[in-house]
Amino acid sequence: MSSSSGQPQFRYTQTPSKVLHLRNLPWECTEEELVELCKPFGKIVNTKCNVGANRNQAFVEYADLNQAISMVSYYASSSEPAQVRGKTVYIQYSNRQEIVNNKSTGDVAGNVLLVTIEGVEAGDVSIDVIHLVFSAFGFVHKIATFEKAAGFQALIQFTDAETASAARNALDGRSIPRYLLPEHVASCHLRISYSAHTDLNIKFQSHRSRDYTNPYLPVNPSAIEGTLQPTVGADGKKKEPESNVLLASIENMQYAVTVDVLHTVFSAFGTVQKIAIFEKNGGMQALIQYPDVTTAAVAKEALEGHCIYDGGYCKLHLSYSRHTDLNVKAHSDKSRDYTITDVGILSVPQSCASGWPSVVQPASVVYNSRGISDGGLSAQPVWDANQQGQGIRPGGYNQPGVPGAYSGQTYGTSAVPPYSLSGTIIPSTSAGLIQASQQMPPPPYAIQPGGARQAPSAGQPPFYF
DNA sequence: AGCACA
Repeated sequence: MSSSSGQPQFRYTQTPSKVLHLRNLPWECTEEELVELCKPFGKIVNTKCNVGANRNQAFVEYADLNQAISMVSYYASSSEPAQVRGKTVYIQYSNRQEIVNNKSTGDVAGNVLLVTIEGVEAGDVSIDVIHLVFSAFGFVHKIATFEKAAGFQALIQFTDAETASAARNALDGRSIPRYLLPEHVASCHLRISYSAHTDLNIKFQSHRSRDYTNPYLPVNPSAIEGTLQPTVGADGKKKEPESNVLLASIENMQYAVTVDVLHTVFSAFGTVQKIAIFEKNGGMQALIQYPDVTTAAVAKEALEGHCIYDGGYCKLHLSYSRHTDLNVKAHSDKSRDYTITDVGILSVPQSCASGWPSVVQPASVVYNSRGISDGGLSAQPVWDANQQGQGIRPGGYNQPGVPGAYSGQTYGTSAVPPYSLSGTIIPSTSAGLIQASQQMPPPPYAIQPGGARQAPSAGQPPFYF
């Protein structure tokens, strides 16, 4: 096989290329020096330096062919040769049209991970779920998601390479827990490599990208809606934007629906953080807050139209609230804040309780101890708090972590397995969610008509109880 | 001083 596949290289007949080949460089030449030399002629999109046995060659790729031509032309007629550290550098077009560097992506540990989520479409995995999963290893600064030929991908920026590699080592090849995903997703493996990026440039908070370090970053108004649901339903009716907080209206309320009852019902799908009950238009409504949109979406889907009690009593109608963080009394007959009564729930969402590889168990979990609202596992976007003028409540479940407070903690001791009640959720409006065997017999209706308390309407923050 | 190697 000695057929000459490569054309002979004639000095003056090389075809131009965006890629330039530089030789006679000092062996210790850095990429910075290379860029310094070449950037006056155009935008450099890639480099490869210290090439060859003597490490004295390099490649530079311009964004545009004309930029490469201008550099070659310039030095072809210049009286001063191109130099690096006093050495003359010889420049010519490369015989390749682009630089392919396999080393800088995937192998070199950086603080930004490139995550390919296999087997899903972009709408299947929300950015909140990604944030939740990767926050287990440290503060996630930024996330950018996009779709490429490889599939749905995300860039996830950590503080440093150590944190990033901990996440990579733990999660590469693993799957996102099923209960964090829509039902139709069969499997969802993560393929993780290092990105060459060190700092992502996030322009907007949106369903595709987040900057958790900058609560004042503008929200892209056309892109804040969740990705799990279309914004227009099958009937052409507009759907409200998704939220981690559900608004429940309770119809045919023959029996009292207490905070405890709601907690029992809604905990089947994930950690319930807060509940508030109020009257509206003579009926009863409740707000149920989950840590993330996905959990709320799952609960909404599963519970909509079902009855808490057999016989068609206390039928639930669910929609998304515009609230993202309820401001409720920790313990009253109309509200409950479960995040401050149980530190375990506060720091470790139940959504990590099962179905998750043991490598993500708390021994490897390092929470940052900074007082930033989303330093923990909160899927609460900071920008929501900002937008609603609610400020970040230091006493809430976003309470800054006490160093070491989480170590040795075990996941899920109080966790209800996801979908554990699903057996009782039968697609029939007469099937009650709470069975007699659960020792919660229907108590008599006990809500005083025309509630004494004036409750703000569900869409209007702030919301105090 | 003359083209990268998975």
